[in-house]
Amino acid sequence: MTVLATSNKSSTPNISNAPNRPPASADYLESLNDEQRAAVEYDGQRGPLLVIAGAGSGKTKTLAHRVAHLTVNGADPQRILMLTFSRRAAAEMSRRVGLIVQQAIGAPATQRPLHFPWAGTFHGIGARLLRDYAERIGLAPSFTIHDRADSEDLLALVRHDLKFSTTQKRFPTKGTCMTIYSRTVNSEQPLAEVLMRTFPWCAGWETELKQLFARYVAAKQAQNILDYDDLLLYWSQMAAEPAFAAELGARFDHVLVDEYQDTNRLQASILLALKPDGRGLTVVGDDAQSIYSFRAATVRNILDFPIHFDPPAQVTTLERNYRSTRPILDASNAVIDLAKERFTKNLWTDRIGSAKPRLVTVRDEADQARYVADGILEMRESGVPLKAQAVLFRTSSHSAALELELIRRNIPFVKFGGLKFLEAAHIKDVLSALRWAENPRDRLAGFRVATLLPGVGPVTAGKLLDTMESAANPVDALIRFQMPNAAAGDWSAFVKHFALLNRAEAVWPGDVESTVEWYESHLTRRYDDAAIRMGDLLQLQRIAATYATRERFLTEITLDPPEATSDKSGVPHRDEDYLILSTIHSAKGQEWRAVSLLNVVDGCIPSDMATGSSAEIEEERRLLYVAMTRAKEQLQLIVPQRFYVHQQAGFGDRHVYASRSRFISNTVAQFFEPTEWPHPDTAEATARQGQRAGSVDLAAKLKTMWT
DNA sequence: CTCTTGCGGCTTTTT
DNA sequence: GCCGCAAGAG
Repeated sequence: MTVLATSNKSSTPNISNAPNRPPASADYLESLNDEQRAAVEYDGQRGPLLVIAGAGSGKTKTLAHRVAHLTVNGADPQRILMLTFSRRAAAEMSRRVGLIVQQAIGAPATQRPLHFPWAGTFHGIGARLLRDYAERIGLAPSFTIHDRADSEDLLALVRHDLKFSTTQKRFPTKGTCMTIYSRTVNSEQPLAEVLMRTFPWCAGWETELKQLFARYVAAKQAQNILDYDDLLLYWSQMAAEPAFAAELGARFDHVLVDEYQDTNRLQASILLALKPDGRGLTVVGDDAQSIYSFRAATVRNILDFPIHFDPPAQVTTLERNYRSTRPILDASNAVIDLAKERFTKNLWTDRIGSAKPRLVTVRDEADQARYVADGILEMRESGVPLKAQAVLFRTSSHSAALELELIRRNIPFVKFGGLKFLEAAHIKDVLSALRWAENPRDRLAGFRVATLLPGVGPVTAGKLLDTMESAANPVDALIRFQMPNAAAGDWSAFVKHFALLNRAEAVWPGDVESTVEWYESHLTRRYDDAAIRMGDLLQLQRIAATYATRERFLTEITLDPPEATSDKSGVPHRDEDYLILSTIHSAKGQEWRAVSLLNVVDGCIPSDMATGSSAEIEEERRLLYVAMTRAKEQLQLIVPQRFYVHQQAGFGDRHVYASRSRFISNTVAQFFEPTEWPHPDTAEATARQGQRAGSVDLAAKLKTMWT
């Protein structure tokens, strides 16, 4: 491996006392193994680099060291683009790079840490670039960003205008339409193909959908709105324009992408447009952990990456796992071994450990909750803090019973994934008011705010928005608008507030405070639980205070909504100890000493929503693999024998008898310690056993009725 | 026109 | 067990 000279453009390093070449003893590289070191030191000018990094193989460490290494060798942090999956991952990466660089150059810990301004998600970086270039690509720089729910609502309006909402045969719902639209954009495939492959039951609506999407795009443009997909789409289109391609590409000397297995075609196009020959491009990922195909991610991106370039990308594989004990890794490998198609080899570790992971059978979800809560407390007694423990599940609602149990026992927890803070109606109301002030052409925001006022319904709101749309100055038009008398009082209060939000120099975060103040009377009028909701609004104010401007706040909050919810108990203080509950998707990239996985039964993993195609089932298998490989020391999979389902096709709510997930075959089960809870020899359990035997008898008896 | 009440339909994962 | 939409009253 050659020791490289990095950026040939060698702009001035941004760190005050960075040397121009590596320090004589590159101590900071010594903690790396050979493969990691090869990845860190690879000379990006020779061509692109692909790092296949198995779970727990030090992927983040390697990436961070690579960035640090580039920096120490003179690369300018302002010219390094780091694309990670979530903003949280980006922050973690920056933090670690800073530490490594500091160590490498022997800077005092007091020195201000390095800042990498271009670290973030594809969507977040896209939003920033588009704002920069807005005027040159025909966008107003004050564009607002719609989240998924907003996009669906706008699509529904368009759908209604086109009278598709009242067709004879049922037209796909707004959610389905949005999903189809999004997949078409993100997969860069023609609509017909997407329909045929993924939504065959909607194939008959192709013409109407085309019409719908055309109108949707026009509506977004008229209202100065971008949706999530636009952030990538506009970026990609801009980068494909010869006039911009060179300029954009030259803006960054190095482009590094984490979790590459979860990117889609559109994102791959962006990378290719930025770095057509792949020089300076590094992507890291693990095909065995690809779990976002519902967002049009394709594992082909990572598999075909090398051959996109000439010469092909350098491939380095990290197979040594530093996270989990041997028995946990063996069980995880056994699960992924049964996958249809695989490209990475099995991970290995020398972290010995004697305890096999447990496969725990419990009666039902209530027992599952009790069992898990017991175990968590026991674990804490033995010195494992709550924060080092996590409970994972496939679907957000799977943790409901456990949450109740935790509250009952006063065990603090924070939940990741599932319902978002931002989806609550009162939060959306306040945000809409702010967003409307930011972008008065945003009809959706305006509609929401206007109909909030008593006496203003859809018709009046529509008239107001029409008037504003045709006016040269929409804000003036709003102020002059004649409301029906019934709404006059509330309207003039709002107009006063709206004028305040639109005064020349914005007051931030004062604008949120005054908006909440304005909103308060509506809150108490509309909701019985206004006090609780007010708490959320105060929380929103605290979040808002951490952003410099209204525009930054609105952008960031839609692109990176606060993901943790702990609504019932209030957000635990940061230093407090609390348990982590998380969907498997949100657990990506994290690790804990002890992990419990709930509902390891067919119908949950794999989810019965995802048993249509073998590709879907394979993804569910990888999901289980991702969940299991989060554990460092202790892992248990819980199998309730009975669980509650909500509204399964036609039958209403009911209990069903579940069977162990199909991914835990008998062969795989041998890697686990089978456990029963409650333990069969306790008196209580005996009683329960008796009950269960009774039901089995009855079933047998019923069967004999027909023989 | 707006507000209220009742029914029907639906629910994975997330930027 | 809940949310969004449709129809009827004020």
